[in-house]
Amino acid sequence: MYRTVTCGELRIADQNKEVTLAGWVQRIRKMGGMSFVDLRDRYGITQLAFDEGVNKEMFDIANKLGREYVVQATGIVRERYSKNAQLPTGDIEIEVTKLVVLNAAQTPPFTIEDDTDGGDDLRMKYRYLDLRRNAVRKNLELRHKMAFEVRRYLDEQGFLEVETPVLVNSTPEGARDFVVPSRMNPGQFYALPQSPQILKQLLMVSGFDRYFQIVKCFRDEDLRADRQPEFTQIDCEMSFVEQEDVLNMFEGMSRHLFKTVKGIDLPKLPRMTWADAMKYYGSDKPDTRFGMAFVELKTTAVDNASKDIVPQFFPEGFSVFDSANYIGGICCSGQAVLTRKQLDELTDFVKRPQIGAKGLVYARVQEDGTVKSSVDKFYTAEVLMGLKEKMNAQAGDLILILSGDDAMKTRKQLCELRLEMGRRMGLRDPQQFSCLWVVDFPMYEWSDEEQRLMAMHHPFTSPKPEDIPLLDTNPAAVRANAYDMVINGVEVGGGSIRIHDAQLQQKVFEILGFTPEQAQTKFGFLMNAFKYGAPPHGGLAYGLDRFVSLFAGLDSIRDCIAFPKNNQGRDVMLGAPGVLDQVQLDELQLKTDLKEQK
RNA sequence: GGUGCGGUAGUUCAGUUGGUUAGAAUAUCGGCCUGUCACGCCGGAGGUCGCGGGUUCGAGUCCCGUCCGCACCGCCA
Repeated sequence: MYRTVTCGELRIADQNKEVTLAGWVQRIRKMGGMSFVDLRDRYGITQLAFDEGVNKEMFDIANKLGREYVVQATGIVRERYSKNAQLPTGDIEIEVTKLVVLNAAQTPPFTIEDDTDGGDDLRMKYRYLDLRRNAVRKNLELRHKMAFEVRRYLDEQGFLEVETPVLVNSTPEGARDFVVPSRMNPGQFYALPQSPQILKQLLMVSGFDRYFQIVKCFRDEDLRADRQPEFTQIDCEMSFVEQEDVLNMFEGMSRHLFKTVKGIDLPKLPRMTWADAMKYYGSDKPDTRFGMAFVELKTTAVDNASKDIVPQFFPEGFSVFDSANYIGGICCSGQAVLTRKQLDELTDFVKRPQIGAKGLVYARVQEDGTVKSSVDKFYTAEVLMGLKEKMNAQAGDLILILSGDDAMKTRKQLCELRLEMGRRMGLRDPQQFSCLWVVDFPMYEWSDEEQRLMAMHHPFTSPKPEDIPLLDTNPAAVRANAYDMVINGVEVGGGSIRIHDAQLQQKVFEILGFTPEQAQTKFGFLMNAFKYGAPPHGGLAYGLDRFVSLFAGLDSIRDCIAFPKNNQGRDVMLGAPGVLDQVQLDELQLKTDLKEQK
């Protein structure tokens, strides 16, 4: 046995006990005739004390230790002469009688401390050292706790965890697949699942009326701070449920997680229609930690987000507004103090290519209640006072207005501006949580690239019963029984009630542009299954990585993943992906002559 | 595929209009120090300035190309 106690558990009550600890040398402090060694494991730090006058032999061994040496120390627990209130073990130290170096260590390339001096790149290359740091280890402990509580809750609710295969088939629609060549079937490929969607629906047909799985999913698309090519879903499906049942069940799961993991009593989740989310926040995942909802000053056309035309608030005069199809504004409380320079910065911000606004109109409500704006020369003081009223602005507030030809695009630009202002105003506190359901998503969205309708959620989503007649007349207006859970502007989960009727499913495939033959080839097994008694069913999937990173207050999901990939999809520690030996290529009958490709 | 920012000591960074021997902090090594816990003090060592080319009397600095990292757009049912 290498140890009798961990480095985090000894207290003053343990004094005079003989103990053995093992761990890594965090730091050594040499005072001359004495030395102190901080011994670290994942439970904490315990100080080892060495006194030349008490034990010269131990003292000499200790002075040769280096950072991150793995050592085993046996000794007596003593009360400290000078205590350290910062450490749980700060009242005691070990008077070491036996010290064994289990393994020496090279000096690590960065310091193993909470505030490391290592950059992201280096930390990823030496991730096994990075994971020794408290900050990263705590994220993985949090992840474990959340996954554990998910299993506890779902188990209590009668859910069965069923494993589904990872080597499956490529599916049209959705993300690009990762593929795996089949050695025994030359020229043929497996695909890794983007989600176990179809398999869990088949489990419903099989009668497993409450299924879940904490499962890796794979999408071969470009990475982001919140997107990895392999990520973990909490994948769930239920039979004999309506949307309301699913929402209640998983609102309960979220409440359970907030309570058990964060100690927070989550209030009843508000629900917002997708149309309202777009209309008031320009996003299907609004950050509702703060207000600043859009006020529409003009919409010339009806779309999925605006069912009514809003006449232009401004009189004729400013050509940019006169010709716009959409004008919308936000009111930023107390922000009239922004300088001209800061407003120019904001203008540059919205004009960045990623956002693409043409310009930014602002109006300050001054302390005397009058309005000073960048469009003063186009409008009378009365118009601007009316704007103040329309925007519900008070003295000291700043009104920001964007306009454009395309209402949806302009709303998205205004969304970016709102989030940026929220950030600057300190309204996006990672320790505050605002959680809601976004419901009534459209079934389809138009793809300019493919010149056809695409499923907004996925092709197995059922339309709202009252909108089914629209499938024939105006499919773009059909709403789906689909819903997302949004926390602090992050889509943590989403799902839908599925189609369980083969004929309706066939019709949806048709609208998506599949011929009956294509539908039969790709999804025939599903539609066949539906002929053998498919129950009404639906479910949802959470992104575990995103959920954990929200709870951890992280901007990126990478630090709650043990071994994440970088922007290029590489694991810089493993050096993956890598090239294959010719022998392997030959076995797979893959012709990949890189020289030829170049 | 695109946009922006970055790449200088083991590490994190600074480096002025292009000008002599490229600095700081930290880590590391040596010395001193018996109550430290971000110990302290003294001293030393440590640099293909990402890579290639160009402009120039002279390039870390300017230009072109390229590679790498991060953030974002496209993409992500």
